[in-house]
Amino acid sequence: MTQEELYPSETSRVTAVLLQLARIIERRLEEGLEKVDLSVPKYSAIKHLALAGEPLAFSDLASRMVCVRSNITQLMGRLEADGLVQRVEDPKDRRCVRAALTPLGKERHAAGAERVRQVQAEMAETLCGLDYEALEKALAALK
Amino acid sequence: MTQEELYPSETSRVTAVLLQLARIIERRLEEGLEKVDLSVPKYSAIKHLALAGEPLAFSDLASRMVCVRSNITQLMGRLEADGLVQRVEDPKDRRCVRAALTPLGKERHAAGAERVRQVQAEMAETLCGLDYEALEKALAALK
DNA sequence: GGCCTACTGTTCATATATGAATGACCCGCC
DNA sequence: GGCGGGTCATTCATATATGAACAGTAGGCC
Repeated sequence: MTQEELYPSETSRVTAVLLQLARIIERRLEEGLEKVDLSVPKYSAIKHLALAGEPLAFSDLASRMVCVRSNITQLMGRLEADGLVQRVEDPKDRRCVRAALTPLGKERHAAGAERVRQVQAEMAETLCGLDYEALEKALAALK
Repeated sequence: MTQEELYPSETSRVTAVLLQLARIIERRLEEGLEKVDLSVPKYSAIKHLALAGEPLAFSDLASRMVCVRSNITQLMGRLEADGLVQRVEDPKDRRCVRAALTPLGKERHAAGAERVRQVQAEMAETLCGLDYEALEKALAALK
């Protein structure tokens, strides 16, 4: 998405505000994670691996991250280059490649999680002014 | 950004809902514009050109689209290949390249604008349930 | 046992985004 | 009149995303 105001229409300035708000939140998260040398996609991947507590098949990871498999192939290449993740063969299914967190990967995940917490804490005061129920209702209606 | 739930923290489920909401809105817009062979960035660019009513320097367009100049160089290449935009030299400043809408580009912009209107109309009922003032306040606070 | 279908990860082409480096150019100041 | 600093678009490397095409493998069914 582009970052500017796309929709000047009277009835849907809400749309514009929502998009801008999301963009700013993403930016904050990016900035926070940048401090521990993580991008949002990288953090997301190692977060899923940490939560799962075991190596995950790329396909599985793609489902959890709601993206396409070829995306994971690339991302894993970068994470492996960073030393955060290691490819592991699956003896039971030789089509499968699993992603395993390295010790460094686990550390980095913890560091990233801490940063995310900080960013959220910084925004909490502002965002708690919003009507969570209404937002969730809108989300459900559009989904 | 990745598409899944990144932030399970209690206090900031709001964050997650906002990001998901924005993602869905973006998706709707993409789908609408796809029907007239436009992506969101392409539509954004020709929208700015149409609004300006005159050819714009790439640098100017980059400012308006809140992105980097090299991005515009690429985007303009694609838009030129689509026949929607034409590069125009600026006799007064020979560093400058201006982007001019072709007649096809103007048509396409109108078609895209109509699609955006439709998408917004479809979402209007749902989104009008949100507190616009509160959202804007939050936006201002975070910006 | 062999076939067909379905699934795996990879590769490729493409679109979008950033930022650094480059060469061309403008302008104010001396 | 030229020089230096700032601005212009482009190019390159990189990161992220998609989807089509591919080869290898699993597994059910005859």
